[in-house]
Amino acid sequence: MRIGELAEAAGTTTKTLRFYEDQGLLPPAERTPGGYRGYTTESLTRIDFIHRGQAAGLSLAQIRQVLDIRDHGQAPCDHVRDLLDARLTDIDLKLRQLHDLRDTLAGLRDQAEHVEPDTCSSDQVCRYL
Amino acid sequence: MRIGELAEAAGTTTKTLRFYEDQGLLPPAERTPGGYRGYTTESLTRIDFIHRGQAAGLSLAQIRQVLDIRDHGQAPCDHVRDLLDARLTDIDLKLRQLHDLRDTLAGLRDQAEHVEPDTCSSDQVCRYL
DNA sequence: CTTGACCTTCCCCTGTACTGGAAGCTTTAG
DNA sequence: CTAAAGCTTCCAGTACAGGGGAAGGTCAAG
Repeated sequence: MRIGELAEAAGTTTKTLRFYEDQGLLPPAERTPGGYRGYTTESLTRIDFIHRGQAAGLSLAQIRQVLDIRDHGQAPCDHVRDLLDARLTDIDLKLRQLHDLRDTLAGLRDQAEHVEPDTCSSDQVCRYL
Repeated sequence: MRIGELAEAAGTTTKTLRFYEDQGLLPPAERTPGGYRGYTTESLTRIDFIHRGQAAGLSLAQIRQVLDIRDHGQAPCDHVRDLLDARLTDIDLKLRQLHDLRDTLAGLRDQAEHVEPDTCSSDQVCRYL
C-alpha cells in the first residue's frame, strides 16, 4: 500500500503520515526500489490507535509513549490507566474552570442588559467588563 | 512612571507591556529625553481592562477591537455585548464537548478496571483505548 | 568615575499538530 | 513518448501570548 492509499483508508493525509513517522509515532516505512513508502494493514491498525488516543484527548507525545512501551514488547496497560486517570483529573479541573468562567460571563452579560450605556465613564473603558 | 514600575503595579512584566504596545493594545508610549517610556495611571487603567477582558476569556485581538472603538470616541457597549454573547455560546459548546469527553474517558477507565490485561492482543495495541 | 539597576531594540524560541509549497523523481495510462 | 498523478525531501508558516537573551544606552548613588 502506498502512502496515499493508506492516508485515505485511515481518513487522514499523506502530510500527516509523514509527520507521524517523523515524530516516531509510526516506524520508518519500508521503501520500494523507487523510494516510495510501502505499508501493510498493520500501519492502519496503528493509525487507528492513534486516532482513538486523540479521541480520548491524549497528546501525540502521550500516545507515542504508549506505542513505545508496546514496541518494547511490554503491555502498556498500567501506563494507559495512569494516562486516563490523569486526563480525567485534568478534564474535571477544566470543567470546573469553564463553569466558573461561564458564571462570570453570564453575570457580566446580565449586567450589560440592565446598565445604561450613558453611565459609561472613559476611566474604565467599558462598564461591561 | 517607567515601564518597570508600571509592570509591577499592573502585575505583569516589561516584556509583556512592550508586546502590548507592539500589538496596538497600548498606544505608543511617550518617551523621556533618554528614550525611556513614560506612563501615567491611565495606562494602568487600560492594562487592568485588558486583564478583565482576558479573565472573561477574550483574546487580545478581541480586546484590541474594543479598545479601538473606544479610542475612536465611540462607546463599545454593543460590540462588548456581542463578544460576551459569542463567548457564552462558545463556552457552552466547549462545556458540552468536555462533558462528552469526560463520559467517554470514564467509560474507558471503567473498562480498564474490569478487563484482564491478558486478553490484550497486539493487533489493537491496547485494549483500553 | 564607576558600579549596578534599569532601560532600549533586535531576533529567535516556546508548544501543538499539522499545512503549504517548491523542486525534482517514479509510475501509470494513453 | 508524453502527460498527469503521485511520490520524495526540505524549508517555512499557522495560531496564541508572550519569554529568553544579546548588545548596548541611561540614570542614580557612592
